[in-house]
Amino acid sequence: METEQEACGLHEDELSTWLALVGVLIKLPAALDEQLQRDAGMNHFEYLAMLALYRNEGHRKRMSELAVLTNGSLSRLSQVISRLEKRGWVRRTPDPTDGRCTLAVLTDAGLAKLLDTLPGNTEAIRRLVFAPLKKVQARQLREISHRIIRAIDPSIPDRKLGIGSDC
Amino acid sequence: METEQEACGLHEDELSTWLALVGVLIKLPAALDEQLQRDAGMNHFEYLAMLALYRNEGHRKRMSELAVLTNGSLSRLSQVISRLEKRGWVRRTPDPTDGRCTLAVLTDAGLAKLLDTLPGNTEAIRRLVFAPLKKVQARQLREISHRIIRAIDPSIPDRKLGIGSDC
DNA sequence: GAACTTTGCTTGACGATTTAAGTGACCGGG
DNA sequence: CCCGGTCACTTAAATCGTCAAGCAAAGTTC
Repeated sequence: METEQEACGLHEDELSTWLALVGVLIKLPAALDEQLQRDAGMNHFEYLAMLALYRNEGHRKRMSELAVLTNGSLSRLSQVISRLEKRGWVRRTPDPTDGRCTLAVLTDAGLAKLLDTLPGNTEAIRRLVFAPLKKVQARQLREISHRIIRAIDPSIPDRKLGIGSDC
Repeated sequence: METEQEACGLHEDELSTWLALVGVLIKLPAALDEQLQRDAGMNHFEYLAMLALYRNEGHRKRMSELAVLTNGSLSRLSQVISRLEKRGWVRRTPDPTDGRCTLAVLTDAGLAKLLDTLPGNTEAIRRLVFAPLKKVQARQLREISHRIIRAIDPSIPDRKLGIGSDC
């Protein structure tokens, strides 16, 4: 007999795992975006871009490098930086060493805003991800995430995952 | 001394776990959307909506219930169903038992399209999620996902996670 | 050093999503 | 009944993201 699970092409245990993961993929970004939007008037991508600038010497970074760090397209980043510029949190400046490149720089106001926003976001991450997990589960989650990311993009070495890579 | 990690407000091991998870949250939906867009000309939300219809008796479901199953807003679903209607894969019909409600129904063409699309999507999920994980890691992932989802929305009982709940 | 290619970024048109307002259908008390 | 309130859904406007040109600086070839 064909079970419901087979109707999806996944076995029973795979299916329930997959549905749970889909829930996380949809709800966790939404929850974090909502927290940032409510408390700081920015979305998660804008926050990640500012955080990545903050974590670089001179609080600046080339657009193209910043796009990689934030997992976004260059065109998306360009428009986001324009938005952040309008709010006075970031400014653009030409790269003195290569006229083609543009550097995004965190302003003083942007730094203040980021430092103001950080604790709330950190608290949300702790509350939604780490608090409900046992220590060992957090370690398992890291290993699992690494494996999935490598399956999606085998070219990424372990150490080059995200904003932390430059630190 | 203040480490880079503390600058983010997360401890070193939390930070690397978080960055890896962010990578999955961004890249996995993008990879699945890309596969569905390329092979079937639809996005993941449209696919989930059709799959949820398929997995119900009569291949039909009220809009509001379908919205919950697909983790989406009612307005989003309404527009997605309109798109699917234009392609002839779904049709709307009034609920005979309550004039306020609308039932979305999978058409024969929609059923055929879904059955045509299923194997490719299943293969992608297997390749990107289950193949790189050991069996025990897949079980860990399910438990971890459940815990995170409950932290986000404590009102959801374990058995009510996603499309599978009705089967 | 002129012509071509490549690189880095920006822009505009388009599609998708959210938000808020609007439209009927039901429901419950007078 | 019928009138306010709620419910299910739709629609319009604004926002956000992607894709495809476009442009200017840097590099490459002859």
